[in-house]
Order: sequence, then structure tokens, then C-alpha cells
Amino acid sequence: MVRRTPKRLDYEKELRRQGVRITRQRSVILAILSETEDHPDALEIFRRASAEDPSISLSTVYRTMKLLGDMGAIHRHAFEGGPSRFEHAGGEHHDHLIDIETGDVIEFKSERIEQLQDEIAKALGYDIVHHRLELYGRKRRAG
Amino acid sequence: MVRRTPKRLDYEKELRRQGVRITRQRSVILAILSETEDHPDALEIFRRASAEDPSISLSTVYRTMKLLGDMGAIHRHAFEGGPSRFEHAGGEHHDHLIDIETGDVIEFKSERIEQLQDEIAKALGYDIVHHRLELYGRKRRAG
DNA sequence: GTCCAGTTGACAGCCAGTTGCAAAACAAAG
DNA sequence: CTTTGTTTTGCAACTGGCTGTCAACTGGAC
Repeated sequence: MVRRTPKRLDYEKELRRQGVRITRQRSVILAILSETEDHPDALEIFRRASAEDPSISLSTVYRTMKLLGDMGAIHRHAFEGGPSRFEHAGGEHHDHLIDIETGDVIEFKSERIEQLQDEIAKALGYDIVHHRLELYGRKRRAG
Repeated sequence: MVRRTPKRLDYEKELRRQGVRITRQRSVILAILSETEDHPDALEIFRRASAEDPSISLSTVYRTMKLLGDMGAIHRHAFEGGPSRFEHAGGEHHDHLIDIETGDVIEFKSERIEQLQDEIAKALGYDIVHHRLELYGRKRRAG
């Protein structure tokens, strides 16, 4: 059962409920985030937002990403050798496989790995607050 | 069977063999790296190097870390929310648990997780080139 | 010792991201 | 719809971590 991306208005309603002002700029950015399935960086979000409202500044994009991140509405991923990339939160937890040739990101999930991580941390006397698991790979050529 | 940290001269000999000039500065930095068991960042290495030779510049530390990284003599880790931290290569592969309160780094290894990662990548049609697994946690208070 | 490509320190430049500030805009109250 | 007070914005300046430039210096082959 696939969870569908929340719509723009769901985001806005939820943020308003938390006392966040919905400005024209934030609305545009939220729309972009809720409609995409990829993992754009701040500059890419800025480009897409600019197409819709040329007056939006890159600062505002950065500030909005920070705000949304702090509120838990989006996740920020600092993959190797590039700027942070974002995705809307709300789906299930997952990790990432990054295509080192194209930069494409594939999401995956392994209950078993999560479980092993917990066991390892426990054995070392720690509670995991969060983790980062990224696989960097190259598409296997058939043949 | 624990592999012992290679000594400074081992490093130097190996680098010389690969055609790298061993300067006074590099020698000092290599000594620091081969004698530490922690994961210092460039500034910390600079501080330790300065104590031994005040004329060493931070630029040289950065350049040397890049050089040694490219040669495979050290590993660079970009943990969350901080500068890159380094460790000498030469031990077995391992992953890291980072204490989010102290910044301490604990190394661990899980054959099983590595294996699961390979399986996941394979299932997605990829060959893993490298990966990053970091657990961020807090020491469990005995209660 | 001589020589010169490789290396250095100083410092400018770069990149992703943050911040200070005056002007503009949201939204609550009237 | 207007007023009001706080938030947010665009802009430009700034930051931190790191890389590039360049004249002076130096390791190490001869």
C-alpha cells in the first residue's frame, strides 16, 4: 500500500496549525516540494520556484528549508560531494542509494539492517537518535 | 588478531615508494596521524602540528590531508554538522557510531550489515562502490 | 654542492549556507 | 476594509571549510 504524497494544502494547514505564517513564497515552495518525487537541492528548488514567482530569493529558499526541516516537514540529506538535498517527510523511514554517475537517488528500506543497528548501538551502550545509511553505487551493465 | 597502527616510518617509506616527497611538514603530520587513535579534524591536526613545528600552515594541513586521502593512506569522514575528520587507513573497514553529546567516535563492524547492503544494491541493479553508515546516539545512562 | 620540479606560506577566492537590516507583507483586531 | 504589530522578505555582506595562485623555498637525484 503506497502512501500518497500529501497535497500542498495539507502542508499549509498543518503549518498554520503550528503557528507558521503562510506567505506567498512559502506557498510556492511547499507546492514544489509536495509535487516532486526527487531530491532537489536548494538551488534547484530556487530555480523551480523562480519559474512560478521570479521575485523569490535564494535566501528565502534556504530559510524556508531550515524552517521546514526544524518543523519536521522535510528531511535534509547531505550526500557526499554536493549541497544538501531535500525531500518531503511523511513517508516511511528509508535509506538511500545514490547513483554516483547520475546523482539519481533510490530509496530503500531494510527492517533487518535497522534492527542490527539497534543491537550494535545497544551493545556499545548507546541509544540511537538517528542514523545515516547511504550506498554509493554504479548501475550494473547487463552482459 | 588486532592489526597494529603502522609507525610513522612505515608511512613515509610507503609514500616515498609511490613517489611522494617527504617534507618536514608532511613528516610531522604523518607522525601525528600514526600516533593518534581518535578522529581529529584539520584544525586539530594543525594545532598538534603547530606544537611541533610552528611554521606549518593550515593550508599545508589541508593539502596534505587531500594528498594522503587520494593515495589511500587516510580516510576522510564528513560527519554531520562539522568539518571532515580523519583517520589513518590500514585497519579493517568499519563504520562509526558518533556520540552526539561529546563528538566521540566509536568504530564498529558488522559483516551482516555489509552483506545485506550488497544484497539490496544488487536487487536494485547496482554495484556498491562505497557506502556510509553512521549511527548518531547518546550514551545510555545506567538506571 | 648543483639543480629544478615539487612544495610551501600567505592570502585571495570559492561555495554552500547564514545573518543584519530596512522595507514589505501577513493576519489579528477593530 | 483599515489599522496595527509582528514576521518575513530581498539584498548584500558575511561565515566556515576548503581550494587556487604565486613567488620563494627545498628535497633529493645527480
